[in-house]
Amino acid sequence: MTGSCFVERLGHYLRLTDGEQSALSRLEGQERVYRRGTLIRQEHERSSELFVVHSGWLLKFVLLNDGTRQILRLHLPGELVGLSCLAFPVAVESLCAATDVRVSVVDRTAMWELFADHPRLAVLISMLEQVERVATGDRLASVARSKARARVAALILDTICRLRLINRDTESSFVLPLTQEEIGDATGLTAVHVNRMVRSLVDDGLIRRSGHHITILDEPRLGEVAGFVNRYAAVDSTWLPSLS
Amino acid sequence: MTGSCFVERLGHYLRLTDGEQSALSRLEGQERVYRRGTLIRQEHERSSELFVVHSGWLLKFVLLNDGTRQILRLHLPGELVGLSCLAFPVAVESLCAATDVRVSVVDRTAMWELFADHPRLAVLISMLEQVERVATGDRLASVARSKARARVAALILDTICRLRLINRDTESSFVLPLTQEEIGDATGLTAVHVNRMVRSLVDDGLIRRSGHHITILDEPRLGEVAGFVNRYAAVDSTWLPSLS
DNA sequence: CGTCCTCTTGACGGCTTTCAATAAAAGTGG
DNA sequence: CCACTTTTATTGAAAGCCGTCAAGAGGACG
Repeated sequence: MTGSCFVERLGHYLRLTDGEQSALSRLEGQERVYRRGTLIRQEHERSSELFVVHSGWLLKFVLLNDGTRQILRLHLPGELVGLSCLAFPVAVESLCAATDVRVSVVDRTAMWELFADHPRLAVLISMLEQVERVATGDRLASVARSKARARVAALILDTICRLRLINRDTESSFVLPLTQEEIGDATGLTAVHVNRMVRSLVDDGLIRRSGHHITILDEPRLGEVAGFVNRYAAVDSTWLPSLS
Repeated sequence: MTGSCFVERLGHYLRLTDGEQSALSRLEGQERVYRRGTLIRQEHERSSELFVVHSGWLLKFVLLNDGTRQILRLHLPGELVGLSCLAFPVAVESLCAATDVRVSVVDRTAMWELFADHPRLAVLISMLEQVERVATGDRLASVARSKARARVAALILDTICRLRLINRDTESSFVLPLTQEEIGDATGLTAVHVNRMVRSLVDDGLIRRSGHHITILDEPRLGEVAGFVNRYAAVDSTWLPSLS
């Protein structure tokens, strides 16, 4: 047991050697705890820190010049957040705690050393960044080209598919700890319209909801409504050379 | 002179050693030429190929279940396209030639060897992928949260800023070889509405246009309209260790 | 010279936002 | 544990932005 859900997550994709495991465990530094709503990092702030999410959810977002917020990504436990600091000395995205969270801090130079010493991990981390990039592209397509109802449905499906990667016994029920305004900021809608679309999904028997607890009643039909494709299931790391 | 604009581009960020230069030159395989409009790679196709763009522009896109197309990214000369094949055995994005193009093919396993032998290049390539990911996030924010006029303005500014990275003497005039339908597919608009928005930008004296030739007349104001931030100017690679 | 693609413009309709008001829930301090 | 405040959820009505439909003009290409 390493105790880090990041190492555990990488282990899903690759059988890690002892050297790789210990390098990963040295990667994570100081642990921090934030309460729901805390702004962890602000755009334009000088920073070369990455975070590993241990528990809780993070929101990654940008603010537009008219003051509106665009949530770019929900980050769940086990994820590495903030690789953009490889390219930018100044934060290009803000981070805030969607729930109470525990994270640990990773320094940029530690990432560099990991890349230098463990190329398999470098490729694996790059792979997972690609998955995130592709998912962001899917969200772009969803926001740009589909209707409000479909976007909300897509967010729900994307989220549950990712939760299933973490917790294999997630069925079709989960807690979405976002306010309707946050769902709107993620999908490019107003809170008011999110409310109407959720109601519409409930009325059509696609989902059930009580508070923030959501149950998917008809996943195939919801997927059809959303135009959703589960990219996460298609990831393949078996081509990487085995070292064990 | 290496002859590859990809190597040249990396050289802007890092003083490459001889070993790195020769590894990069071995990376690029067979060269191919495509005519404007050619579908180079289709989503769902089995593929483990990457491309380096030598001349011309590529369009990366996905098709939605209602048949509409979302253009995710324009790829300009010097760019490495298709790193998603690290994570996915099957193409997750389609590629097509926006103009006549020359590309060379890079195999996935060659990328693996590059990562294994040259960690600085691994980090540098990861950096540039981060820049693309951040730019896609900006486009998501633009499409989700700003009006049609602002989205078109943002596309124009993003494009010219990237052209300036390639060609330092680009002033405020360039050729945008996209049809209005393609601009619409990139910004989440219909061709009809793109036409109206371009006219509006012209009428307001922000740009001039004749055919596909665009001149920016008032860049600060256009940036204000678009809510545009030039991420490309903020990239910093000086923290990477020097080897030369 | 004809065909096809792209550009252009107008009118109409629908989806989403905005504005407003109330109810419900959650957080705070006594 | 309760009173109070703040945040979040909910619903209705009106306005606005953009899509859809339609028709014609201009250009590229065979």
